[in-house]
Amino acid sequence: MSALYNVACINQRIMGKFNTEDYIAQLSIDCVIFGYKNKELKVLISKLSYGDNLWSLPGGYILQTEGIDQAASRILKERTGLDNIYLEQFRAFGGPDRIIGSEFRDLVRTGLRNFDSNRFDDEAIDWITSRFVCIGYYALVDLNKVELRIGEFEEFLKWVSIAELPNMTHDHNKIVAAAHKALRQNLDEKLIGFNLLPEEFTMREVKELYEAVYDKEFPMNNFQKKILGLNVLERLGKKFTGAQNRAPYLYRFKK
Amino acid sequence: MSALYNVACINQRIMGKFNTEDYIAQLSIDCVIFGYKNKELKVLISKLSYGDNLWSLPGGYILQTEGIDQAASRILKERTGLDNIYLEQFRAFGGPDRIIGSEFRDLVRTGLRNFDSNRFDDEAIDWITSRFVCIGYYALVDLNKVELRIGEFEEFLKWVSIAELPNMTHDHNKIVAAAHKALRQNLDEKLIGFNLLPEEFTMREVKELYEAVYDKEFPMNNFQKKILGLNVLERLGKKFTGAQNRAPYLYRFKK
DNA sequence: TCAAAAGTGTTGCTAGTACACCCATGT
DNA sequence: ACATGGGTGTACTAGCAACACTTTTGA
Repeated sequence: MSALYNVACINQRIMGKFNTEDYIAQLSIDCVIFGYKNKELKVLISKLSYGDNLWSLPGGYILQTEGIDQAASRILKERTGLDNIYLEQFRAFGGPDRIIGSEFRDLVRTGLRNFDSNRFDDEAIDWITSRFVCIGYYALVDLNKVELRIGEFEEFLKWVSIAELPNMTHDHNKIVAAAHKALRQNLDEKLIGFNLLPEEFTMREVKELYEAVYDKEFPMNNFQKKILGLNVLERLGKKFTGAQNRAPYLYRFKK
Repeated sequence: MSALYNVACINQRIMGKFNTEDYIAQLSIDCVIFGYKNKELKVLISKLSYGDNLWSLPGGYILQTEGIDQAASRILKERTGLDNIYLEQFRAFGGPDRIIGSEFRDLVRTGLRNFDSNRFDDEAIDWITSRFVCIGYYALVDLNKVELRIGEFEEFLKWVSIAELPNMTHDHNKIVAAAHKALRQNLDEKLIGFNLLPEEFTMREVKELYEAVYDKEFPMNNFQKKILGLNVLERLGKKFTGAQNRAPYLYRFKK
């Protein structure tokens, strides 16, 4: 791992001034934002500007004046423009692998100073390079409704299939894996999957969503019986696609 | 809530010096330590020295040099003397209700200075009275093996039935409720219940443990079939108690 | 011999799976 | 009419709950 790795990963979080008057130090929030498209479960990741192959989860810090759930909502709104996103805390990460050794920290300091010596005064550098614990949240969004907003130090944001994630900074790959596990555990029980779909959808689309999440096939007939048995969907009209087969029903999640 | 409430709650955490060189600021760990005795699920809580009716969960801070799981283990060992305790992180708590208002904080400051002006210099007071996020862990222990060790500012530690918990400082009652919920979700799936029992036990004891956790009765015959079907217990000898009935088998958890 | 409780066996229900079949749609 | 996939119904199976029964123990 090169020094640049951490420099860029940390820069990405810069939204304003770093100081402990405004934000809690050494504690961050990382968001695993799930979307669904083309029969694939996708995660929103950000390409960082400083380095060829630097990827990271969207994240941020906690204001002294806000709760942690509130902070996660704010961070999500900043990136996606969406309010009222389905959001769940799943775990805090603070393993010893997150503690940066002193030699390595010096490398990062140097990197930051070289990058922008005006912006990064000693105080900011101390703040940024300290050891961080992060609280992981996962979010479920209708990918079509999202209007991505790039952070100051991001080159772009990108939806990537969960099967094709690049190596990410720090332990972010582990965080995604934990989020995916939590999603699998909750999808059935809490009926949250519909947050990933548009307002109206066919039963086949629900099935394919489940198959994407669990990476496993479900027989259509039994799946339909199971979902309808939950009694949470209302049937709307039919969806005529022009295909030479029976038109499937459209459904909507009961509120 | 009186000012004393927070003063005492915070004092309880004092183990050494407070400073950000040694510990992460504004982040604590609270432990819900479960035990089982007399057919009741119990939680270890501490009676604080400064006030008539002040109760709190055992907790502590995170050293800069240790991971959070490691910190939780250390805190547990400090209180119970036990290594290798079954331990699981279940949630972080950082709601806006944990943010202390400035007027109230002044009351706490005054309380701390009056209590021990030598120990609590301005820096320590700032550190202590800042807003805290806490990470909740629950632990399962064999209550008979625990050797309780009182912290500096605790009057005593006490095992209390989960049904008879007193009002505790901050949101500690909520934290216990969340831990209890997590325990219920994991007890069956992860087969962790045996951590609450001694080495050898009868099937009836396992059943009564489950009944205590779920606050619900289980028929003995079906329960026995279910547990034996898991194939995780080995049958030892019989337990002769002198009662005029058939002697039950003793079991041990397979390792 | 009897009461108390341990342990086992049997039956019936329910939820999930596999399979088969009919229905609508556009060419 | 027919190919294509949507939708529904039926039989089978495994897991769970309710009930009945036998066994062991010490008075």
